Amino acid sequence: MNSINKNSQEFSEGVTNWYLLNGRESLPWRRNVSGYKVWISEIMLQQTQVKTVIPFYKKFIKKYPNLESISSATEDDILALWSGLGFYRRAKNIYKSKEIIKKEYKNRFPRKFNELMLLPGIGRSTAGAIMSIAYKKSYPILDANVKRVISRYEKIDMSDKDVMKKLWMLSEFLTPINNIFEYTQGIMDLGATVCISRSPNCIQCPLNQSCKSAYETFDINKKIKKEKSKKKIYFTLAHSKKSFLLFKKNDKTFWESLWIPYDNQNLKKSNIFKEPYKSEVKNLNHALSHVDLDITIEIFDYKKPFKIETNLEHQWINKNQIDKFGLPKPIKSIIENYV
DNA sequence: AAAACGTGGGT
DNA sequence: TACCCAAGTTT
Repeated sequence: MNSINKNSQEFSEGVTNWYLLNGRESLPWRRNVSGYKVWISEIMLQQTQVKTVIPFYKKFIKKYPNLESISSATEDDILALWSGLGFYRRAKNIYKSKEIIKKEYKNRFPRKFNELMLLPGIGRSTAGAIMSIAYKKSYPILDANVKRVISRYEKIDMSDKDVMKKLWMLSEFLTPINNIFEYTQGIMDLGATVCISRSPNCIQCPLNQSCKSAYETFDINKKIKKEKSKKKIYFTLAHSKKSFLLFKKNDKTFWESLWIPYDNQNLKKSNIFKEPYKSEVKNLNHALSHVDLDITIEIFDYKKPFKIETNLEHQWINKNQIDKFGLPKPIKSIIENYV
């Protein structure tokens, strides 16, 4: 049994002072901070690396710099800006949340932790980040960076059943009352640049005197992972010189509410397509988090759009309007060859 | 409460 | 190449 370091003050001051000298001040969401902008950035950053998020965040904020500007956006508008970022439920939750904020908070972004927690897509860590970064209130967070830093600092057994509970208690204990803005950003920056996953740079770490794992080497976590399932999908992409025929995906398995080509998955004979004047077939693999997709896509060229007999939601989308729609990455990549 | 949910960075 | 894993939340 190892005892917890006595003072959390040494920890938080170490983090805060380090941040003042080494913090990543240039990150786009650290300029002109607002509750709204911290919210958008925190949602984008869930399970997604900073480097990946930056261009998406900039594009998003350029179009929707504040709550007022996003208040009349449709779900499709928001999904379009999310296209290629992944975990699309996050975009759908942003849509739902801003509708709630409009109706229940007179379109003023919530300032209270409990109010934030009620919004879809905001859990304890994201609510804590908004409270501490946007409003400078002392709330703990527990993202991947904080987990790594504090679990090493106190040498927590990560295979323990209720690590999460332990880690939250520890994060709460270590989170200071003062300088909460600097501390919260600092501990994330420290985790992202010094206390990194593979080979931490302990020599540069402000906590290397009291850290219980200082100068240790870390094995990669070998988790028992179950076999990833494979799935074959067959698409038919119809297009004319000026437009693509796309369908709105309706099932929850993946890419819900995004626009995709006609799904021929069961190889059902459909007679909704006329004979194209030209066609080709492409094949590609695409890995999702839980399924490996084997995609076969037939591409039908037509002289002009034609009427489709189906109940499925669909649209002939003008090629110069394609960026107004949310498309999954591999579909977007294919389509770009025919624009 | 384990599994679902996307995509790309880094080794 | 293959594999881990990333500013997590929801069901």
